[in-house]
This record gives sequence, structure tokens and C-alpha cells, in this order.
Amino acid sequence: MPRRKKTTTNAIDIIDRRFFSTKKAQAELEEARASAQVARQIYALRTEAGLSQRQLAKLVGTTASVICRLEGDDYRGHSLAMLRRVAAAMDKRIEIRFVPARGKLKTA
Amino acid sequence: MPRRKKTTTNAIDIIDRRFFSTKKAQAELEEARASAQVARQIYALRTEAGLSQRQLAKLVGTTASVICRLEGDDYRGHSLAMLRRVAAAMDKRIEIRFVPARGKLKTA
DNA sequence: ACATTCGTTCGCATTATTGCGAACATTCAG
DNA sequence: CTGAATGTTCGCAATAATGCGAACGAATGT
Repeated sequence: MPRRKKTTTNAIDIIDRRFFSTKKAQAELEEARASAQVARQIYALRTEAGLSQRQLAKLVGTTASVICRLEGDDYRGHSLAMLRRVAAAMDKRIEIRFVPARGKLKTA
Repeated sequence: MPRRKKTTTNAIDIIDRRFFSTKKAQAELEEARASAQVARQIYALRTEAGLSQRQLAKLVGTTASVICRLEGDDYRGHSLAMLRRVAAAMDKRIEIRFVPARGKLKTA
């Protein structure tokens, strides 16, 4: 049975571990939220346009299962190419901006 | 030798063809411009941060050749995952918005 | 001349996204 | 009940992005 690094009786270890875990967790959360927001935007645009997934898929030039994936909250694989195709299908375009890390303000 | 669809003595064919070609050309131009804008944003952020491609690559967790690709004007393969990694490396985050097709206004 | 750093390009393996059909449960209309 | 439409998930082939090292020309400083 190998040593277990003292199981954690050291205060610094605890702090370091917690700090690291929160940093990592925050990064993952932020990315998850950002991806989910993209997904929800697609969903919102589609429903507001009165389109079904299959209808949008046809406009985009793909199938319903792909649209369903794009709208999934846990999907992180969005590509700009696909986003632009989806946007174009609904007379929209994509705007990408690099903004300060924790800027919660939206320019409207 | 198969028929050649009258080679084009028909006015409507000419108009349709021209319309289609301009539509397609416009779409490609718009996509090219959008991609180039992303590339230039990365370049601008990097240089303003005083980083070399290799330095940024290390921060992002990749190599200089990848950064070089991302900054190329003719590269259309950007993924949100990579953009977020680049952004995070420079204390930024990515904001994606679907805006009306020909809206030339920027909200800031 | 030499070494260093820079941006750039190439090829190739690895990984991820897309394409697509099939199937399922649910809902709604006839 | 029957039929049609919707959203969803699954698997797999095809395509595309990434990872990475190597090499090159150019610019810089020693």
C-alpha cells in the first residue's frame, strides 16, 4: 500500500488544493456557461423563427440530429463555420469579440 | 455529345445565374472577412500584450505553428474551444452574438 | 561570422466535429 | 386507433481541426 501523501493534515496543502480546484472549476463552469449560452441562442433564434429542427437543418444543409446536438446544453464543440451556417440560414451573422475576463456588462 | 442547355440565349437564365453567383460570392466574401477579423483580433491582442507567437503558444498550451495558423487571414477553421483558450491565456473571454444579417453597426 | 529570436510553412499523427440514417417516446390531429 | 410531426439519442463513416516537430528566411545583436 503506497503512501497517501499524509491524507491532508497540512494547512497549505488544503489551501493550495482548494484554490486549484476552484480555479479549475471556475474555468470549466465558465466554458460550460458560454457554450450553453451559444446553444440557447440557437434554440431561441430557431423557435422565434417558427422553425422545427428539421426545417432549420434543411436550411442549414444538414440533419435534425446535428441541430439537436448544437442546441444541447452540454455540447462544447461549436465551430465558427457551423455557427455561421446556422446564422446565415436565419438571416443573421456571427459577431465575435474578445472582452475583458470578468466583464459582465453586455453592450446591449 | 449531350445537349448543353442552349448555352445561354435565355435572359432569365442569365439573370438567375448572375444573381446566384453574386449571392454565393457575397457569402464567401462575408465569411472570409469574418474569419479574417477573428484572426486580426488574435494578432492584435497578442502584439498589444507584447507576446511572441511562441510565448502565447506556451500560455495557450500549444505550439507557435498553431498560433501562426490562427492568425492567418485565409484560415477559416476557428473553433470556439480554441478561441476560448487563446482568450483565457490573455485574460479575456469570448462573446458570441447573432446579429441581423447586414447590420454594420457595432454596439461600441 | 555566429547565435538568437522572430514569423512562417510543411507534413503527419491524433483528436474532434460533422454527416447521416435509424430508432424511440411524446404530442397533436383526423 | 392511426398517422404525422417533433425532439431526442445512438452508432459509424467522413471530414476537419489540432498537436507537434522540423526547417527556412529574415532581422537583430554580439
